[in-house]
Amino acid sequence: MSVTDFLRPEGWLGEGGGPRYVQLRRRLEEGIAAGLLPPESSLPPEREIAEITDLSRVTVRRAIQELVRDGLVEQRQGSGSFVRDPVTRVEQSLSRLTSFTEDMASRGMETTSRWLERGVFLAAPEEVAALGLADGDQVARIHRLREAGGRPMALERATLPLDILPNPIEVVTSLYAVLDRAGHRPVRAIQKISAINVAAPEADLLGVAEGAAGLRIERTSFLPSGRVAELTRSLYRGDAYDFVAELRL
Amino acid sequence: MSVTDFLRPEGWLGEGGGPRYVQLRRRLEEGIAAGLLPPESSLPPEREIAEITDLSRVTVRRAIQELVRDGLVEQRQGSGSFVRDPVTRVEQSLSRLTSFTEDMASRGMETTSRWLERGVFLAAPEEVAALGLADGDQVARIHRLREAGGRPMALERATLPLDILPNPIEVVTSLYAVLDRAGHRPVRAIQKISAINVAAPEADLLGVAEGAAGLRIERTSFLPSGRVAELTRSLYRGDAYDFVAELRL
DNA sequence: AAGTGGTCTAGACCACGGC
DNA sequence: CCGTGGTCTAGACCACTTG
Repeated sequence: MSVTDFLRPEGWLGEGGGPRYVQLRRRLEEGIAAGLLPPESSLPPEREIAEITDLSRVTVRRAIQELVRDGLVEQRQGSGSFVRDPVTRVEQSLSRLTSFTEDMASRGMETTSRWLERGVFLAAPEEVAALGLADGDQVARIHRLREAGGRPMALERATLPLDILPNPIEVVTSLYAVLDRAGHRPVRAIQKISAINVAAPEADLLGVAEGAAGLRIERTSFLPSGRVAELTRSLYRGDAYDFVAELRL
Repeated sequence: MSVTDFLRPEGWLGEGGGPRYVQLRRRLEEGIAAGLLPPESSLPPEREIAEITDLSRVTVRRAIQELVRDGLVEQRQGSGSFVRDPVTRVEQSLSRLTSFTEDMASRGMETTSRWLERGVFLAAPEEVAALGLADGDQVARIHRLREAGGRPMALERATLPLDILPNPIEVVTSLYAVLDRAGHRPVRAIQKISAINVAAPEADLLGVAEGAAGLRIERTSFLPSGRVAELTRSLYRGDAYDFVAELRL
């Protein structure tokens, strides 16, 4: 059955099913789930869906928007709307302090970084407090988009005292590897995890829709001496990550 | 300055600032942040905002929708749009296995449950596998909306083998208290945490907008013997929860 | 140049809440 | 009853991608 036939309104678009944009979204979801619209395939143009279903384009757009927000469909201006290949989810431990690079390597995935900021900066007040510095101190800051297997996975922004990471440019892939070599590898960390809707600029970098769910993680890590070594704020793609924790009484 | 004056387009609505719905959203956010639109106060009606700003109502709605999705504004049909009181966030440990009820009690918050399902049911295939049961076995199932301080916080759906919780109706507040009395309190659990956009029916129960970010948690907990005691799937409000984990090398 | 998604408008009617 | 948000339409123009 062709996609066009599948979308003809007879049989599924009616009174009882709630708003029409919800019914259309459901119909499209069914088509994707059934394999009629396989990954990478394109949806009919919005105007064409509107004509087939006898809905207005605004209503069609609203239905598709929800699919985009939920990560099932990707829209490219000037090009079309496409069914997304479902991302293979990655699990990350919340009990063991691991490095992103090493973690991915153990899964056989290559990691790359797209640098957004890497250098020495004046510490922000928040950083002064968290790292136990003095006002006016400088810090090393590393801000990057982390990719694994060619896919953007997370935004990461780490700040460290300058004596722990004197030369941030040295960090090419693994921050923890550099710290290790300098004898400054953290041994303990506290992480705070929350869920947020990803804002436009971050969504762009991560390759997800604005408003998609993401995991915001704030990590403070410590040296054996108890001193704070690192303050990192990350934003992980919600569709790509599961965090796993082990709890005890 | 009145809200009406604040929204007059002169001075903030222009060419360079991107789409107009983005500019309007920004303007409204500023008004909320500045205290001009305090919590609980109502926004002007959509039609009025449209008139003041000289935008169409569709554009105004789009701007407000984004505020709703991000939890800053709440809309009540027939009534109006209101600035939300920011929720005080609650932190929950990811290292210690605690009970929701006891956890909240230690913060001085009363908890209540709205029951969605509580009784004995035929185990679903997924439950059979996770709990180590046989096909056709029955399970105790507890599905509820958990509230703390009068606010909905999380949806929780727990499944247990019948010999561990023979009489689910006994559970009035704390499941773990009941298990404790029966000598079946779990001592260890594995949790998988992910971020999702909350779908319509769940959003309704949790009092958040459809598409708002939520934390989905799947917990499998174990008795001292190593046997699986409980399989729980929860959905926490992203705007109300921070999970805190401690990591070690 | 043609086709696609992105933004925007003016106007209509419905559903719900409160007076 | 009236005012509110919720849904929907037909049509326009812009921005971008692709052949």
